[in-house]
Amino acid sequence: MRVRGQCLYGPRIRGLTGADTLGAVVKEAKDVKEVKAPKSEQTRTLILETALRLFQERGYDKTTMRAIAQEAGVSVGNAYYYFTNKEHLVQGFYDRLAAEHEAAVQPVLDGDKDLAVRMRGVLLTWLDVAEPYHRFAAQFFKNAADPESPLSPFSADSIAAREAAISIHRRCLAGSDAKTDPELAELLPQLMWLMQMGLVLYWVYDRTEHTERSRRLVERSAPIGARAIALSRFRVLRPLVRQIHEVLEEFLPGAAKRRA
Amino acid sequence: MRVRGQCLYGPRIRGLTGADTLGAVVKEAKDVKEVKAPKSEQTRTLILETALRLFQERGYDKTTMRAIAQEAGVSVGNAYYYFTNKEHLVQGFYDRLAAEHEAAVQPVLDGDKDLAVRMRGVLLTWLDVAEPYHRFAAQFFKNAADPESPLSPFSADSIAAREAAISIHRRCLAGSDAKTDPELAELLPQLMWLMQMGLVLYWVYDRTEHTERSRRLVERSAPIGARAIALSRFRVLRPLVRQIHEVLEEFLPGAAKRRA
DNA sequence: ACCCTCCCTTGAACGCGTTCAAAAGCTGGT
DNA sequence: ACCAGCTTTTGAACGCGTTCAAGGGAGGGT
Repeated sequence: MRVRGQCLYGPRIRGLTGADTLGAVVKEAKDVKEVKAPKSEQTRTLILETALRLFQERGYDKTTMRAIAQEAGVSVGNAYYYFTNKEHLVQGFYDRLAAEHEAAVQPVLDGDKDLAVRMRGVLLTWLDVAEPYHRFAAQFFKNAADPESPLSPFSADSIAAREAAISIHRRCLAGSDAKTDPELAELLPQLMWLMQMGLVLYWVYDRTEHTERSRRLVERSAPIGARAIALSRFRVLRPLVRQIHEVLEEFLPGAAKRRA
Repeated sequence: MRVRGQCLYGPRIRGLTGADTLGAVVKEAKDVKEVKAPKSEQTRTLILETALRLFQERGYDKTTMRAIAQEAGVSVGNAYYYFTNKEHLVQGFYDRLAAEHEAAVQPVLDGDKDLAVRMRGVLLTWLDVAEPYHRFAAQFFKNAADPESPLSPFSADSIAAREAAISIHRRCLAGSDAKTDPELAELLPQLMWLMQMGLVLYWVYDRTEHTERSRRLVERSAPIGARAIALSRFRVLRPLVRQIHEVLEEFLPGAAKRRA
């Protein structure tokens, strides 16, 4: 029985992280003249870049490991030396997408203070950034949904990535003129992230040109989300909101935070 | 390029539905002495039952098409004559699970009139019914999440099954003593179904013994859902609720209903 | 020179889902 | 009996993701 998802980069992968660790042992003789790109790292990057390019060109399913290897000028076995499986190659895409969104969303976070406008901007920006990858993402989605996969947004391996995504929503909320209960400062960004996950779900199913339908969903649902957040301060809703808070803290892994 | 999911049972399959259609043409000579099981239907059933048994015994991934064929005493090609692919075999499991839930949930719908108790009962009953298939379902989940798959709960092929599931929630709500806005009679069961989909999502990720954690989630979230429904009549929430209603009608396929 | 030891690379081979041309039954008509 | 036209059945073959025993190759110690 094989245990998957324990280590993101698999047991064979050495890469930069491993090199740092081993550095102390070997540092005396080697690597003194600051070598920028060790051979193995070059190969690794070459394979990854080739894979992502082919994924985008042909889609995930139609890109075979043999094609990636051939296009990169290496053997199939070599690709498997650096990446435990085909899914693993997608981690690079994840990171890239997250970074692009982080950068592209900055104007929105620096802009209008109306919460509905900000939420709409954050989500539309994500749709813009993700658009070129839509075909690929839709084909890949089933793998990400696999509970066994470390690429699932709910997996333990994804906690860091999820935290980064949630922090965008936290800034979206904090920079708005909406008055919210401080008790909910942690809960609301999580709910906004769940809303984004719902959008992603809708998006991968979206077959319309330019993913117009997903954009319309954002236009319609962002004001709703903003209004719901505004209402969360109301007295009558307090017990409900508090219960939701408790449940999320209990059942969303990694959501619980120590209070200072 | 192949078009998947257009016809649930694939182009080759004849089965009972096809027999009905062709019945008028051939009825004069054949089938007069009410033949219960035509040969092909026997083979089809044999393959299906064998497959479901093996799925439950070994899990979805570990059950190969070759094993199914061998165990059923037919060739691989024959299995593919009746079922377009491995996923297709799972449709039988879907129907079975839905039927079992429908039956098992009846006492709950006839019982207590408190909405929280009823919602809790409906969801816990589903967990009970689904429990034996948990391992299999978790392995299969990634396929069901594939937007291309006709087995996705959001696919056009699943509209009938989804309507059946929603109707359980409709009866759950209607039989309760909760007072609700008649305008929301259609919306709320859909939201309750979405809540159930959320539970299923949590459940397939649930690794605890006896799926205890999912049960606890039901215990905690059923009262929240019931309370949210009770609050939906409040004046302040009216615009929010109405917006949610509109969005769901627009974006949930098949949800729109003609008003008489 | 030589070997030893890692890191890296190879490509044949395995088991899988799936396809398809061909064979084998069956049935009504002659 | 035999044929014609189907439905049903077969199993070899294909392409895929993945594995693994085997083979470089670069550097340090002798």
